[in-house]
Amino acid sequence: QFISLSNEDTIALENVLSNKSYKAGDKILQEGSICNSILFTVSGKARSYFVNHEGQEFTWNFHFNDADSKFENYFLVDYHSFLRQTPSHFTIEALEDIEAITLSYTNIQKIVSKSINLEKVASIMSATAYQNVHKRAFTLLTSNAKERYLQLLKDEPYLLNKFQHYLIASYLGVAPQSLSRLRKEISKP
Amino acid sequence: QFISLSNEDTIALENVLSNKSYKAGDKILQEGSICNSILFTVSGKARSYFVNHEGQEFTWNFHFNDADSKFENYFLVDYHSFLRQTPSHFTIEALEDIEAITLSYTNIQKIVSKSINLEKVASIMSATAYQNVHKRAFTLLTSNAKERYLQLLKDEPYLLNKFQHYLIASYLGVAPQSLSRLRKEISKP
DNA sequence: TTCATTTCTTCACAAATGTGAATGAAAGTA
DNA sequence: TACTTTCATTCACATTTGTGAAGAAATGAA
Repeated sequence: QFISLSNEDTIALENVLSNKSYKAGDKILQEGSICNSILFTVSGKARSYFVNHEGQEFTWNFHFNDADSKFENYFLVDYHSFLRQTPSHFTIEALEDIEAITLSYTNIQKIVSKSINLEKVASIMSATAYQNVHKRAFTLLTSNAKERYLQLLKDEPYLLNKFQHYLIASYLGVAPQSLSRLRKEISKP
Repeated sequence: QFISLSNEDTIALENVLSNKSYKAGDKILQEGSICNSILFTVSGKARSYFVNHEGQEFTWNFHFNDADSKFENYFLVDYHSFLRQTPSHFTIEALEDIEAITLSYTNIQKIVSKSINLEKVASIMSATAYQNVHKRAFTLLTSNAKERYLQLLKDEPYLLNKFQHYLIASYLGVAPQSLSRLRKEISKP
């Protein structure tokens, strides 16, 4: 989608893709372990999250594949962990049964060595990862709960219909009750 | 410091370094413009910040070079903007007169093409940038103002002596009065 | 369907944080 | 030095957000 591949590249790529499925509740990636494949979601929903020292969970992102979803959200991967083969910063958990297409690190390495084109993918992944995390930090630093909720309402309102609100709350960094209050306040102005 | 260079590399590197100085108040990098050099701070203090839609400034990081400073803080650069030659996400401003050593993007390109070793630098820079921004997002999402202040007190307490408190406050994402209150509360338990 | 469980909302109250004003300290300038 | 400006602190009060409990609504299981 981002780059154009030669026929040769396309064939090389197709040869190393495979299918993988997960049951609801499965951990697709564990915080602290190395992310050794990129998974492209075909169906089902997932979320990534991390845990603070008190054991509280904070949703980092949502992952699914449908008409609403942004392209980035198709992927089940910690780009940073994948690209550098370092321990992951978050856990990815299946919220429903999931069908996905997988591309392993070792296989992508093989392809990249044969075809310079695919290196662009790594570059794009790295930039995407950075931009996501930067946007998150910027938003959290510069705006309060109501502003963050309004931004979500503007940028990705469909999340509210697809994911449980206590997960959305932990994504926004507020208590579920606070999200409820904000929703009430904003629906009746 | 991170990587070992051959003699040849070292010479190549030295040939493209030059000195640059700034006056207090100078903008070293402007948000929206492309960061085309890495500056290594020799003396003086600076801060990077961004501005929200209301014109409020938020300190992203502090930059200086002394016994306290972390290695990362020596550099005056938006790694992401530099590496990808894309518009910068923040502004860097000299808080004092600054002496720095500069390495331009074009020059680093020339060196890299001759010596594969230097590519590691880019990789390390990219990882550093990601980790910084990730840590920032994590902290902002998972902890409140007091916890963030305590963490600063633990990780980089020297900042409080070196930089004005209203800048520290904007770094922590709180009002200056709130920082004052936290300091009072925590100094007398 | 009915029952049990989970999630969402609401409320009252507590705690945290923001805000504007006032004061004094510190730093800069003439 | 004296004067001006900027900054840090404090206070009172407003606003925002968190918390625990309760009930309503939704979901899942039998």
